[in-house]
Amino acid sequence: MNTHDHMIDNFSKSELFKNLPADQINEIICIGSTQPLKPKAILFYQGDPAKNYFWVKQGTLKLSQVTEDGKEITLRYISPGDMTAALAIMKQKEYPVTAQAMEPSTVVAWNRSQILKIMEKFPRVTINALSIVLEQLDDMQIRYMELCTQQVEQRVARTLMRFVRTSGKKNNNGICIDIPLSRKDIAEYIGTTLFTVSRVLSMWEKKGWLKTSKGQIIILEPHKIVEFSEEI
Amino acid sequence: MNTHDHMIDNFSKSELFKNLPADQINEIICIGSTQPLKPKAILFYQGDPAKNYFWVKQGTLKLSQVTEDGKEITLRYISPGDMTAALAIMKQKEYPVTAQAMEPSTVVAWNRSQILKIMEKFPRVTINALSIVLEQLDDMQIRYMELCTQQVEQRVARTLMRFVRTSGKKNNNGICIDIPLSRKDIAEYIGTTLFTVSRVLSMWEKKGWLKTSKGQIIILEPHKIVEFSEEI
DNA sequence: CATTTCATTTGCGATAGCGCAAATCAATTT
DNA sequence: AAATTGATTTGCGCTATCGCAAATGAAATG
Repeated sequence: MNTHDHMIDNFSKSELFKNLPADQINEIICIGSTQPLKPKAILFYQGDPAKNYFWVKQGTLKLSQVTEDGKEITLRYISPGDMTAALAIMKQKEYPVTAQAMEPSTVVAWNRSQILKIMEKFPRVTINALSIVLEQLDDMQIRYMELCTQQVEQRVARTLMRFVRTSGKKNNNGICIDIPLSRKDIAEYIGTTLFTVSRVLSMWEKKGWLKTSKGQIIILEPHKIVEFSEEI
Repeated sequence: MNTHDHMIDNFSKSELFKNLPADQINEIICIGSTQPLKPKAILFYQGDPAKNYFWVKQGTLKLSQVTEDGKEITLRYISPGDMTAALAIMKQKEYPVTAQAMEPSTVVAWNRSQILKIMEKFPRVTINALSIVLEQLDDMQIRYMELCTQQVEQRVARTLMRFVRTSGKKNNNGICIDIPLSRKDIAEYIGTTLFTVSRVLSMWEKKGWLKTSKGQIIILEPHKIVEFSEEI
């Protein structure tokens, strides 16, 4: 398997390139430009003019927003196969969020005219993009609902399980969340303070439900946390 | 102008049919089926199998979600030109929300295979749908941020201004919000209780910033409320 | 290895807003 | 008009969670 095949393989797994023949995927790949990102590197800032549309090949990016009074909140973490800044296609606007790499990552970028050409030539890509954005909207709606109705402990539990789903790796002991998540990261994701998250996590650590070391969270008793997340 | 022309005219104003020639819009119209809705009528329930994709021609629909423990929260109000249940196209899933008419409304429905055919034949429609969903996502993200960082009073203020933008009608006295909104409606939209909303609104009413009568809200001092919504 | 820097923990007081109850007001029906 | 039903207001106690400070722990740097 040469590197090119590998690339196609990587792409074809993605929702964005679903139902496309390899040669077409190849053609689309060649139009864009691949870009590596070091951990903590900023791909784009909230407020920058939105020039590119991005597809995540490797790693994880954090999309966050800063309020007028400087509070930072995290909207989403995106992983391989996911995409962002789709609105760069539609309108000549500014990026509504800041995108930062959480770990070594690779993204593919297409500019507005490139992606428009792609979408006109391969309608399937547009339909797939629509599908991805709909998933993102659905996720956002669920989190909005959770934020409205649940208290912090439940939201922390749900967040852990969410990360287990997207980046959980089975370990000898339990399930390890593959992204380094600080108390602050979690707090900004669920709209609370790092102190409150710290209290909740250290309580669960004392109960032996999880373990944190080197910024990594290892879930030892997933079902206990799931139970908690479903509590009324 | 005959009724048909009128219909086309109505459609062509919508984001969904932007950049499409009249004859193509016409063709698309003829595929779908128009459906009138009385106030309070339910278009579809959360949990129903998602069969149709809807476009709002007239009126306003409320999209809401119910939690496992029975709390109702409102995700969005949609107005003419907007669409919903786009995920009915992509996946054979259930509607994630309940859609209810707030006033006499008209929607156009296409089923999965109809809309897929339309999108394949008219790629522009898919791109436009993507654009609409991206707007919805952006809106949801902003509201998520607001819910995370602002207190109830500010969120009420922002909500009023949001409705002024989408359904505000200038009046002799001030700006009238054209949708009947109860305290409960607002509370469910911003994740608080009807009591708290009542306190805030009656306070502002005492200050003369607004007036409520027959379930209608009339904003008398918009700038006062805007000021409030921007307060840090 | 000492030092700086950053993340986490923990304690404690303050408070926004919930939850419930009861009263009032408005609209609709008989 | 009287009666019913539903929406709104208002009071009051309660609590989840914030906000800050200070201590501790861990990691990075010279």
